[in-house]
Formats: sequence, C-alpha cells, structure tokens
Amino acid sequence: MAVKEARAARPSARERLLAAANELFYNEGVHTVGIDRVIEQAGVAKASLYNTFGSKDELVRAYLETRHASVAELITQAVERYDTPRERLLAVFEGQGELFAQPGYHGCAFARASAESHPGDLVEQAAETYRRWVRALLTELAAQTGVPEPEILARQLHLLYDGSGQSARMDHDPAAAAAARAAAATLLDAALACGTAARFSG
Amino acid sequence: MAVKEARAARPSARERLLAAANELFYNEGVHTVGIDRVIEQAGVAKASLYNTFGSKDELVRAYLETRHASVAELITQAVERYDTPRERLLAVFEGQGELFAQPGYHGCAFARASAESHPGDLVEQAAETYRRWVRALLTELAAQTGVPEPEILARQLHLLYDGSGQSARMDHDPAAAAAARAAAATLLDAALACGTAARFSG
DNA sequence: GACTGATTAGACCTGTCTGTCTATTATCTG
DNA sequence: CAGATAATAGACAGACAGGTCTAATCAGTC
Repeated sequence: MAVKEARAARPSARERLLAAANELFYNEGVHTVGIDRVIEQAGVAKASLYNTFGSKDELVRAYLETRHASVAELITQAVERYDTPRERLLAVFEGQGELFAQPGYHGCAFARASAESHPGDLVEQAAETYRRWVRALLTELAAQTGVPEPEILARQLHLLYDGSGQSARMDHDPAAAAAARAAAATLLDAALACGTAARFSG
Repeated sequence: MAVKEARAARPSARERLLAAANELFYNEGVHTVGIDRVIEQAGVAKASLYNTFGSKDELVRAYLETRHASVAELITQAVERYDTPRERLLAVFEGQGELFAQPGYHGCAFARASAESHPGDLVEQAAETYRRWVRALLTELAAQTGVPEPEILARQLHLLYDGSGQSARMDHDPAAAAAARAAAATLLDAALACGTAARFSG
C-alpha cells in the first residue's frame, strides 16, 4: 500500500538509477561515466546502488536490458501498424527512423557499449542477445513475404540495419533509415523476383 | 647518414610508438589502454612519447591516421585488380573481406574509437575524414558503372560497408563481407536496370 | 514508544590514469 | 677528448576510478 504510494509519488531507487544510467551511459559512454555521476543524477546513495545492482558491470547490463526492451517495443509497434508482409518487413526500418529522430539519439547503444567492452564482458552477452533478436525478427518477417531463402535476405537486411545505425550516429543524419528502407525494398524485390523466376522455371 | 642506419637497424621511437598504439588501441580500445602500456610495448621512455606526440589524444589521432592509410591502401589495391566498373565497385567489399580475414580483426577502428570518444574529439575528425574517403570512393566507382544516381547508390553501399564491419566484429563472422558484396551486386543491378528502363522509356 | 530494515551522506581504501620533472646514460659532432 | 643533443628509467603530482564501510536518519510494524 504505502509502497505503491511511494512508487507513484517517487520512482524507486532502482528505477531512478536505471533512468540516470540510461541517460549518462548512453550519452557519454559506459566507461567515461563514473559511478559518482550516476548516483548524483539519480539522487541515490552509493550504497543503494551496490545493494541493488552489486557492481557497475551489472548496472550496465541492466541499462542495456532496458534499452533492448524499449527498442524492441518501438520496432514491434512499427511493424504491427501494417498488414502486408512486405510493409511489415520494411517497417523495421521505419521504426529505426523513429528511433533516429528521437532527440539525443547517438547510435546503437549496443554497438557503442560493445566497442568499449572487454571480450567476455556482460556487455557482450547483452549485445549478442539484442543482435539475435534483430536477426530473428528480420528472418521471421522475411519468411512471411514468401521469399525463397529468408535467412539470406535477413542477413543482408541486418547489414543495412547495422549500417543505418552507424551512419545515423557518425554522419549525424537520421535520414540513414530512409536510405536503408529503400535499399531493403530493392533487396526484397530482387529476392522475390528470384523466387518467382525459380517457380516459373521449376 | 647515421640516422638512416639507425632507422634501418631499429625503427625510430615514433614508429615503434605507432606500432604499439596500433596493436593495443585497436585490440583493447583507446580508453582502456593507458600510456604506460603503450610505452612499455614500444620500448620507449614516457618522455619520448610526450616529446614526439605531445599528448595521448595526438597519439590516438596518429594511430587512426595510419589505420586510415593502411585500410585505404588495401581497398585501393583490391579495386585495381579489376578492369570493369562493376567488378571494381564490388571489389571494395572484397577488400573488406581481406581486412576481416586478417588475424585479430576486431571491427572498424574508427567506429570503435568514435564510440569511446567525446564529441569534438580529434577522433571524430579522423573518423569523419575516413568516412568521407569511403563515400567518395563508392560514389566515384558507382558513377563509372553508368548508374543514373551514383550518390544514392553510394549511400546505400556505404550502409552495407558499415554494417559489414559491424557484423564482422559483433557476430565474429568475416563472411559478412561476402554477404555485403552479394547485396551490393543486387543493389547495383537494380540501379542499372532502373537507368536502362528510364533510358528506354525516355 | 521500541524495534527492524532500508536509505542516506560521505569518509576512506586501493589502484590507475595522464602528464611533468629530474637525473642519468648514450650518441653524434666538432 | 669535449660539448651538445636526445633518449633513458622512474619518481612524482593531481585527479579520478570502483568499491567498502561507518554512522546517522528515516520508514513502517508491533
């Protein structure tokens, strides 16, 4: 009861820490931002952080998990706005475009965190999970278009997806998503034509 | 005279520092690796580093410049092995494949360094220079294929180029370059067909 | 009011970072 | 041999990192 009221009035220490981590780690880098700045921004004592998460590494992992969840939600929503398989597949890149258009977008959080991490880090695990999710989504949506080899198309689209995020960050150009969408449409059409030709010839 | 002999016998302090920086910064990250490890690996005194480069930032910049030079050389050589415009354009991704196949490849050095950098850093400048070079190369090679809008194709191919590097790193799969090459061929053919159609219809 | 358990601020520890400085040694020039 | 130049090892400074610990404060339950 009182707990619920407190949660409504003021987010829990865990939530405030995650919000601060999201902002600071994403904007300035996992390695650059120290614990002290996170707890200051969260308005939380250092001991609370270590009671809640145990270490900075675990806080970083939790940050990436929330990031994964929010990106997945945004992309999924974009996909489900459409009905035809073709539109749904291309909607992934529209979702990316919405992501890029968000104020303060600085590129894929996993690519950035991974670039700072040591091999075998918790960061690598989180990044791998994220990448598998992207690939599975693209493969599933590609399969529904009836394309003959959905894995191959998904792999190519994943390249565009990655490149789009990198270009948005390094070229400071959110329109990368539109370019990726256009290229994706071309690849999809080519794969479909290929399948049709095979069907006609077979 | 004696200088030349010394250089032949043993690389200069500058060269040894750059070699060590190349290995350590690239393998473990610009931020992670400290000055002490660089000078230890180079077999050079700390004062020599600061006399030669002035700061760690400048050493990082010099490291990225050598990286740019070596990547550009490898890609250029791959391009110049071919004669037809189509093969030359696709050779960029073959060059990337050779890069990925090198032992200890860990992804695009500029993407990694940039992910660790603050905005306005020297790293950003070096990355921008590199990206402009890639884009200009792709645009030039695309134009020579006779495609109607080389900038648009180059932009899409740049997405594949970036994505390929990221996938090679994060998926630990050098075959990303082959997938990128295949996708690039599809995009090129589509753009050429588009131009042909326009010519026939116009 | 008394007890429990979480949360607080902040001192503190140990280690590492970039960068400076000193004192010594080696090398090349005349 | 003498003198200038540059490179050496390494101590040192000041800042900051992640993480631990203490002591005080606050909340809710009996």
